[in-house]
Order: sequence, then C-alpha cells, then structure tokens
Amino acid sequence: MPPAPLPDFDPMCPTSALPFQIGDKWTGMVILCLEHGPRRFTELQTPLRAVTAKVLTETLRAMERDGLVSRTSYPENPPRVEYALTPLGRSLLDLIAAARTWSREHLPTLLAARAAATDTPPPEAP
Amino acid sequence: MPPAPLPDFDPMCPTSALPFQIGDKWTGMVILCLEHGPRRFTELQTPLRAVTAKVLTETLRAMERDGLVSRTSYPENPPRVEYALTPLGRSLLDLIAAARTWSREHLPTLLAARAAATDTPPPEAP
DNA sequence: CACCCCGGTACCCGCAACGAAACCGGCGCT
DNA sequence: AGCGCCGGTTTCGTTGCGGGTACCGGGGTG
Repeated sequence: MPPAPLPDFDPMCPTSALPFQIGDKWTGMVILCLEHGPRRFTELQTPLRAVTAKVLTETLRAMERDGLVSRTSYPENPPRVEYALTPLGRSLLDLIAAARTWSREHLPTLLAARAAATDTPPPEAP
Repeated sequence: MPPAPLPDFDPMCPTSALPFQIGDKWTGMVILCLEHGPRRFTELQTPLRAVTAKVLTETLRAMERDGLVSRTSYPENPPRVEYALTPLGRSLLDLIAAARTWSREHLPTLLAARAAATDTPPPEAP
C-alpha cells in the first residue's frame, strides 16, 4: 500500500471545537487513522502528535475492550504491534463521515456565534 | 400541541454508554427534547431528571452562546422562559438520528464485547 | 560495553466538569 | 402572614479524565 493517506491532526485545528466526540477524546481520530488499513503504534503517534503514549495506549485498550479495534502483536524483532479496525469499528466510519460533513457545513456558523457571544458579552455597555 | 412526545431519559438506560457525545454531556438530549417545539426550563428538567438545575443552566447557556438554542423570556407572571432550537441546532438532528440508528444496530455488540472483556480479564487463569 | 528503538507501564498531578444543597425575588394563593 | 412556584444563582465539594515524567525489557548496533 504505497500512498497510505494518514490524516494529519493539527492540535490547533478547530476540530478540537467539534461539538461531538466519539468515545474518548481521541477515539474518533484513531478510527480515522485506521480507516485505510492497520497501523503500528508509532504510526498512530505521528498524526496524533498531541497525544502522549500513555493516553494513546489507554485509548487503544479501551477500544480493544469495546471491540472497535484488534491488536496484533508480532513477536519479531524489533517488536511490532498492529492495530486494525474490526467490523464494529468500521461501522462507525459512516457516523464520523456524517459528523465531518456537518462540520464542513455548519461549524463556521457555530464558531462565529461563539465568537460574537464572547466578544460582546452584554449588549448593554457600561 | 396536545401530545408533545418528550423523550424520557432514564439514567439507567445504556444511553450513558453511547460511544459519542454532542457537545457537553447533556447537549444532545436537550436537542432531542426541543425537537418538537420550544420548551420551558422545568419541562426540560422532567425528562432530564438526572441533571441538576445548575448543570442544565450551564448547558443551555453554552448552547445559546453557540447559537444552537434561543432563549426567550416572557416577563409574565409567573415568569416563563422558553428554549427553542435555532436552525443551527436543528441541523444537528440528522446527526443525532444517525447516532441513534448506529446505537440500535451496534450498541448491543459493543456492550457484549465490553462485558466479555470485563468478565474474563485474562484468558490465562491464575 | 553502552546506547537506542519499540511498545509500552507506573506514579502523580491539575483542571474542568459534574453535582448536592441552599438561597433568591417577585408574585399569587389561602 | 406564610407558603409555594418559576427560573435560576451561589457556594462548596468530588470525581475522573487527560496529561507529564520516568522507567522497563529485550534485542540490535556501534
């Protein structure tokens, strides 16, 4: 698989302002990273550069418990661990796509409303 | 509007285990409560009996800031305040419906996987 | 021998969300 | 006068998620 388009999650991207969340904070992004095939632990760390190893491990463990991803460890050298979406995890891709569509269409509106409410706290000036 | 079908959110319902969330913890449920027309504060407290007044107020204020709901106060007596969905808030209904469809189809699978992983921590017995 | 890489684990902490309980102010009812 | 309702606000906890840092174990590599 030559061009594996791993998404790139910039911590400054307004994705953080998304009004919804799949599972824990990073679960949705992990699912997106695994969309096009299994990934190794460090491959996930690259696009998710805002998450520490500990939190990523916790996220993956929780997803494994919930049957969203499968964890395959190859006792090679150097050690290799691959995470892949299960059918259940894959079934969330549609939902995530719908959420991203909503964001593309409506997130600017939401952010504008928030900014307007924040910049002009009370209409009655002092 | 005689039969206003307010949803009923039992705190024991596995909705709490939903692997996604709109905004803050209660935002999604508030949107559902407002789906069929404006509601008063106490009308929202009835189906959302697990949420305290303070948290419900905070949730509604945040939704108002984000332009998801509108707040209309009638200086009558007794005082009356009505919350209604804005078009932006209404645009989230499709997404919530999709999430509920996913839950109906896949949540039992997820809960079964979680239960299996919890009941049988390690396959290797002590 | 010393060092690094991979895929973690263990421990500790801070903050924000969540929550229980009390209070409030204007009005109506009795 | 006393009580209750409506729509909150205030105060004071508590919890728990997320995060930072350090460490580990085994093999390859210089």
